[in-house]
Amino acid sequence: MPELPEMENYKKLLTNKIIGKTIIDIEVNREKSINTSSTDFIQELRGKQIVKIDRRAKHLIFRLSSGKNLLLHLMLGGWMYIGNDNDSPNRTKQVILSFQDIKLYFIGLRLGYLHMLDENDLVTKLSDLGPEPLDPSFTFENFQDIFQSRRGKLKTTLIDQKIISGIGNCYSDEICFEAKIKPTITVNSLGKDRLFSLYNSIQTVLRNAISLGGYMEEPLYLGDQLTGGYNSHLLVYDREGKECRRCGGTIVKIELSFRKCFYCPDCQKVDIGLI
DNA sequence: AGGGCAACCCGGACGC
DNA sequence: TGCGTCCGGGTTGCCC
Repeated sequence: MPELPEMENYKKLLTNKIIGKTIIDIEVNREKSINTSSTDFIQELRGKQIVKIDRRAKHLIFRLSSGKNLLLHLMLGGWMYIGNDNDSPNRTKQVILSFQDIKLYFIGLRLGYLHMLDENDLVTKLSDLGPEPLDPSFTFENFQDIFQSRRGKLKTTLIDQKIISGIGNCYSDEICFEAKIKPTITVNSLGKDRLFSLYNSIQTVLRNAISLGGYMEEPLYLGDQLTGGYNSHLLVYDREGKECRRCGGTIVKIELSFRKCFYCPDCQKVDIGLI
């Protein structure tokens, strides 16, 4: 599922493709994906330009020349494609934005959405999100303060969007592996050294994933060689029964807070942290 | 505060 | 090929 690195990748690639371009046509094939009537939605978009794309947590924000914003959350299984009707994937497209020379397709929006919001509503909508883990203002001291005041399990805490935003089921496992900490540990049992290791692992894993295009394999456009490049670099996620690339042990899958959780029992032994 | 749990949603995978 | 069934999973909100 798209998490921070995937959305950051989309932001970068889409920025190169569509910034400054005018939306000339809009197709809404699923009313539930949007927050107004199709008629209003189309009217608000037609003739407007996309002047900037921002990312906040797992959301993308398309800034429109009208001053309004399109807020995208892909949720489960949502993805995008940019191209034309000849090369686009043979899938149901919930929303299509057409520019002069290219179309942006929104695919797999089930619980995902594309909402038209003014600045106030946008700020309100995003106000409960925790800090951006890659923002320079998110220091180790911030991280330490947040985690030391918590009592939940490590993985559960990492994916809680109110605590830190942007990390989901895949990268939480990869981060725990990188830090060599078992995801089931309660966070307030982690000492300063392990918290520091965790903080660094968050940075390392997310930055690396971004630079390699994230782990979702569907290309954004014809000839896109970047998107999905991190998939082959995953060390634990979806690797149940496979060999640990660090120690040769076997990756296991457990259920943790109703979620799949993958880790290496040999590398990630710490479940009563004292260090 | 944190855990449990249900609801949301439907394309696509799978079975026959 | 075709039809029916079921699953996945981030987020929200409510309860304890």
